[in-house]
Amino acid sequence: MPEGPNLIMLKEKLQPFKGRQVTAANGYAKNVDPSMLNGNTLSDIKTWGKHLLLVFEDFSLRIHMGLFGSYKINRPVKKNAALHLQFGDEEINFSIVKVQVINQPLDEVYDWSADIMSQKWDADKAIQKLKEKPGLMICDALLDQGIFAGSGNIIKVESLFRAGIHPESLCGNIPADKLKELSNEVIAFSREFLKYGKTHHLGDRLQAYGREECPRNHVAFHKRDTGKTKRLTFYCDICQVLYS
DNA sequence: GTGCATGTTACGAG
DNA sequence: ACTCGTAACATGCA
Repeated sequence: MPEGPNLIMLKEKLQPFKGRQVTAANGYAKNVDPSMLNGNTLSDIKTWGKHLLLVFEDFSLRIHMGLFGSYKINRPVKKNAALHLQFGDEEINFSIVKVQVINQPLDEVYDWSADIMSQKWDADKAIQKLKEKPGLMICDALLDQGIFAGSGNIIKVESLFRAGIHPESLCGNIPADKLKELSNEVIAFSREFLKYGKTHHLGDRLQAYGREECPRNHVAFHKRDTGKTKRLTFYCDICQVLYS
């Protein structure tokens, strides 16, 4: 369930739990003793990229869903959850997630301006980071959570297609205005992802990811693992310019 | 039943 | 020390 927009959806679904007290907690997750949560009030819910942040008075919990992670709200789980949180008569269950306790103020831990879903997103800073890594392939940069926190493989594929940039282009060789265009597409598509994802119509909006042919010229998409990250990339080598 | 996936990290080998 | 390949993760889906 993993890209930035999915985390915003999750945050919205968890709003009813805000201000409520944990009445029971358990789970097999490492790095946390769930019993420490007992009696604590969930004061806020934040996200940074793909991190879900449950804020309690004296600490926060970072929850990362990874690729296989899932959650259930007030619905039965098949097996013991990695983290089960009971709030009176309501409950949240997370499966296959990584949990970490954060004892510092979140503002000291997170640079909100790197989060593509944040109001504080700063495109110029991201572009500066790209320029500082001239040898990095842009397909890898779009998965780098330090640069585009919250971007995943779908956002990568779609924003590269929309900006007309070949995934194996090197950051240092892409013109500044194309980098700006790419950054704009990342943000625009992420908003679209959020809007249509809520109603399960994201698939209708995908122009490249999972498609067989380019919607512009009907040539078959290339479909290969690219970059150091070796993640599946759909691209059209007519529409998408290689800056190598 | 099989295979694949919106992610990340840990580990061993070289 | 660094970088690469691989596995792993108590899932969900087509």
